[in-house]
Amino acid sequence: MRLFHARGYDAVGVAELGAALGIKPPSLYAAFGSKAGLFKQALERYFTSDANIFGRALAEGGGVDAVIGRMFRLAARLYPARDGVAGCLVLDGARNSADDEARGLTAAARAASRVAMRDFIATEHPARADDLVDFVVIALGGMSAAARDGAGEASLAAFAAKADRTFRREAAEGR
Amino acid sequence: MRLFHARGYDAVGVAELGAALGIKPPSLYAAFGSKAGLFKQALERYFTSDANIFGRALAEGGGVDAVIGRMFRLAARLYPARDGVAGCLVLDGARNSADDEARGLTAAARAASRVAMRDFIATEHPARADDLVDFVVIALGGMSAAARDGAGEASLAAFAAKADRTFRREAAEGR
DNA sequence: GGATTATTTTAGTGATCACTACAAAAATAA
DNA sequence: TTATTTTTGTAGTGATCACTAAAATAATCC
Repeated sequence: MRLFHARGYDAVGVAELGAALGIKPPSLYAAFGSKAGLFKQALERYFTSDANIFGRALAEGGGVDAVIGRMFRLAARLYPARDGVAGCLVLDGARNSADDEARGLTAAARAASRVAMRDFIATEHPARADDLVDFVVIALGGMSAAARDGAGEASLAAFAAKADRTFRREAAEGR
Repeated sequence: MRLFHARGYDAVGVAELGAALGIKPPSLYAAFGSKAGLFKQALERYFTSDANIFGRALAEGGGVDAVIGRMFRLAARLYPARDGVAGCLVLDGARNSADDEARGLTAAARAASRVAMRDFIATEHPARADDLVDFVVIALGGMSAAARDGAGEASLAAFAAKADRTFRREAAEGR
């Protein structure tokens, strides 16, 4: 999972993935069916891990403003490079991949995340949920990309604070 | 150039690039030296084209607020997918590439753009130029990524408007 | 027009890609 | 303990990758 996250789907070959798991290609195929199957499992593990910032922010409770703000702060803390891994696997793991299946898997994961966030925002802002979730999704995408380009926690935290303020203002205007 | 932009550096091979230019590989190598050399030229042409949103926004004059706002609006208009091409070549063209040289070329282009924007912002906000340009860069990164994921002009324009408002507020606070 | 130079193409190169047939090893059942 | 099933590894497969040596073609010079 870390290899896919660090370098993207296409840049990591099956031989290297097998070596990281301590198995040879046939065993990898026996276990996962294909490279994309392994990627799918990596995405599922990512979703259930501490990297799921929306899930974590939601678990601590609070209103929409609190949860979204917490999520931005979590992104600022978790996205900067650590051991060569930066950003978000779902948002950028299959960026520019030549493999339709891999791109489809991340597209589906992104769509599911967007729906979950939109539905949560709609609990307080039904009329503006689409507009607000778009803002959140695009802002997080920018943070993931920036982290992968080398941005540090300080600059991501400054952006998160601005995004948080903006979200609160935009949400309050729809009341 | 459009192939690199549409699919990313690694997803387009030399044979396909040659076919698009109407030449065979040796001629391509004679002309550009390497695949990365061709990519370098594509980046240079992109920079001098209408896709240079900072250059275009700057050419119309005005203060920092006006230029940055105009740039966000240009991004919202130019980034959505058209003929399979979306987002920004400099920001996302070599994302996840296994080729160090290609990634280095886009990193250098991004750094140069950032410096240019920072210096421009510093003409009115010297104390906050770094903070403000970080916001701009991350926001544009999010817009490019969103466009490549299929976002349309309406949602990018809505984000651009919010980013514009945010930039103006944050800039005004540092006065 | 012939000789020379420049450009382009044909036909590859060695490496890597995702994946697999078959053999070997390990685990399980009788 | 032997037979059967499952798991893993060896040794590939055909395709694609970026790139190139040598041949062919086109352009230029005298």
